Amino acid sequence: MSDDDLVFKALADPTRRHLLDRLFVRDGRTLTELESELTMTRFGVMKHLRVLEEAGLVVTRKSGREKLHFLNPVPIRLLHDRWIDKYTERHVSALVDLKKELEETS
Amino acid sequence: MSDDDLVFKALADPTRRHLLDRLFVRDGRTLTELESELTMTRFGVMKHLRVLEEAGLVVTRKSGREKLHFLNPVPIRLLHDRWIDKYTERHVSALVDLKKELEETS
DNA sequence: TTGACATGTGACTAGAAGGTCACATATTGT
DNA sequence: ACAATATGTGACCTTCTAGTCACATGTCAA
Repeated sequence: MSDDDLVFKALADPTRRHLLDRLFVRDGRTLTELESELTMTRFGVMKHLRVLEEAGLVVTRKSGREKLHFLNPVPIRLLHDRWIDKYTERHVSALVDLKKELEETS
Repeated sequence: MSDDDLVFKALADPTRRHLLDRLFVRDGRTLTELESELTMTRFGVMKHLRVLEEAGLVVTRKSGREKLHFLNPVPIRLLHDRWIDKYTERHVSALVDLKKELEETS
């Protein structure tokens, strides 16, 4: 399986995206901590974290019996650059920012 | 199915990403034109285009008996902003650009 | 050292997704 | 009109994936 395929497949699952959301708020979390926020069993969460790690979206560091998980934004940026060039980026990001502002004030 | 789920599911398939790549180079293509570049049958391509359209990654316009397909970068940018804030974006994009430059000169 | 804690592995099952086909509708040009 | 072209629908099968469980290894603290 190719590198980018791993990334996209990893992002395809809502549970895995939720895990990235949690790590986006604060990373360095353990499996047990991440599991406690979900209804799923520990094994399910472990499988998901493994998929994220193999995709490079999450990097880990072992600390004793714990395994700490960190978010890696690089694959996300590469994904972005695949279909949004530097020129288009200005327009799109401006448009998106405007849309967000309008939604906030409403 | 939620909006972002549709987007991520749509991006999960390599054929659909290839279709986006083709539309990134030049959009306004018809189903038949896109099919001619793939080994798959027309029905497979049609299914994929439908998934992309429902996700909002592709917008269409009918012109007589033809249906023209256009790339919409907005969902990609929203995906990006979910895990890369404005501050992190500077570091990550600089890092990615540097990496690309190094790969080009090698 | 021994019990509690944190993580890891392989097998299994139910459901989702990719791809094809027979069949159908709508539009164009001669 | 009519034949060729372009797109659309529903059923079907096969393959992939999410989730669980029994079982196992490694680490900490008293």
